[in-house]
Amino acid sequence: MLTALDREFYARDTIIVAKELLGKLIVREINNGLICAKIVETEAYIGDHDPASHSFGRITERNKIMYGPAGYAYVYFIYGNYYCFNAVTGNECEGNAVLIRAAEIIEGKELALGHRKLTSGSHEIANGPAKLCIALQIDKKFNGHNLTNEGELFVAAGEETKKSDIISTKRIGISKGTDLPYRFIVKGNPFVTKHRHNNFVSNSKNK
DNA sequence: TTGGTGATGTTT
DNA sequence: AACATCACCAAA
Repeated sequence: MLTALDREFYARDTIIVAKELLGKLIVREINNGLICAKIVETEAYIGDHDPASHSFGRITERNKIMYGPAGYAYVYFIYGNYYCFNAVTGNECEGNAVLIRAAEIIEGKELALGHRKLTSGSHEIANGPAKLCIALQIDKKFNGHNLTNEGELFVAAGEETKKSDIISTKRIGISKGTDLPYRFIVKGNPFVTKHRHNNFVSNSKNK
């Protein structure tokens, strides 16, 4: 039985949490089925001074979850069609979160393929934040969901990702805050979002 | 294999 | 009016 990560894991520096989420397992229980996915790509959104963050500016109906305690899901609707899944991190009232951008399906691949309306494939099931939400059936009903209980949706420890295997790049799909290297991927992993930034390799100089 | 574009509706 | 995206199609 998999155990959910506790709130202390999330209630730390957002950059550290974003890196350490690589390799962790998203566990999604749907009726009788189970999907388990290894996180391979994340992005950090840092409080109300990060111009790309939804928490930039003041507290609104949409972003208020980000200002709550760490360890809860922040799920938002985007581009009229899609959802994106974040974990709230850091200290309460700061407005930090980590966007989960891509994952490798470890278990329940057939189920995930069905959700994505695909008949085959593996790399492209969840190599993007909205694709991941479709594959795992995460929608706005999970906004504010507690990720530290073993329920329908939680995150559990997986394999450790070696610090030397973590690469940081610029974030994708935003027009502000593009200079910040707050996107983290597992080096050489084929399940990450297809993007030119994958080539601008810079080591993330971990302590 | 790459790049450009339209669909879609919530939020500000 | 902008938007933390994706699927599709055309060109090469």
